[in-house]
Amino acid sequence: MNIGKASKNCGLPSKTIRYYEEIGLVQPLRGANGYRDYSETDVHQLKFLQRARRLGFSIEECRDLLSLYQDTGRASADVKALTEAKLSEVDKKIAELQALKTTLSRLAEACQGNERPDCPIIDDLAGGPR
Amino acid sequence: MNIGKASKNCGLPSKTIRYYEEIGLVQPLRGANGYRDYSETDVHQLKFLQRARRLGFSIEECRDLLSLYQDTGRASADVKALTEAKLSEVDKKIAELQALKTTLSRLAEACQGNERPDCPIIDDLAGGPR
DNA sequence: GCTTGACCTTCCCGTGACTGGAAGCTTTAC
DNA sequence: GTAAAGCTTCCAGTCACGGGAAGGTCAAGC
Repeated sequence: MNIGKASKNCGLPSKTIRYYEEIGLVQPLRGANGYRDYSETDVHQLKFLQRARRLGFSIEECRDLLSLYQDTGRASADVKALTEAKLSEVDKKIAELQALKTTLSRLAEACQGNERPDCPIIDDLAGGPR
Repeated sequence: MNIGKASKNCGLPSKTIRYYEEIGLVQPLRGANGYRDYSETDVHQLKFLQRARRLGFSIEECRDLLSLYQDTGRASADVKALTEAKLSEVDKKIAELQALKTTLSRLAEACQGNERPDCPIIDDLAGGPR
């Protein structure tokens, strides 16, 4: 099938699919007219990539997952390890954002938000008293 | 003072300081030898930028904050609005990451992590039964 | 005066993961 | 027959810098 149909079937924009081919993730056959010709297997792999990316795996991690996916003899431990590493990254990011949220909330609460120029947020940014 | 000293004083790498000049954030004078010459005011503004960036404000938001900082007649409400917008962005990102965490945890728990090839994580990515 | 090394300058390329757009094919629909 | 849709490649841009090359400047030591 052409790239347009493949795009509809896997949920990725054509541009992204071409990009994935360029970096060697999913390489379709070509028709006599030079058009890309995607098999069902190709589309499965594109769907796979779409889900993995949505779960926050990087392209390089996706490449690993895809080769594990294709390797029917893989150990499930390998996949689990990748997932758990990603999980701890997510935890770390959440913690950072929570800290950021605390700081911003404190600043916003301290600020009157009126027409006057006094602003604890600006003062804090300027390095004023904590 | 030269860029190296300014860098030490504000906590930003020289590369970043040059970049901020390039995009019109903080533009120092130049000495006869062509070296950048940072005033105390410049360094204050660089420090301000460093803190705001650390709090997750984008460069364009920093530009706004900086002009509010420089405008001693600003209304604190303007600053508060910017902060609260950023706060709700942070909230949204946290919620997304929490959802992601739930999915990843569920997958990791379902996976035995042994030498056998059965892997619910791969199955899920491949579009298997939910 | 000379050398050494630290510091400064500009310029260009690379990052990650695409996205937009231009110029030019092919195919499809009416 | 023609117009529109869809496909191709290629180039440039995104964001916020970082790395590194090639070359100018400055301060210290001999």
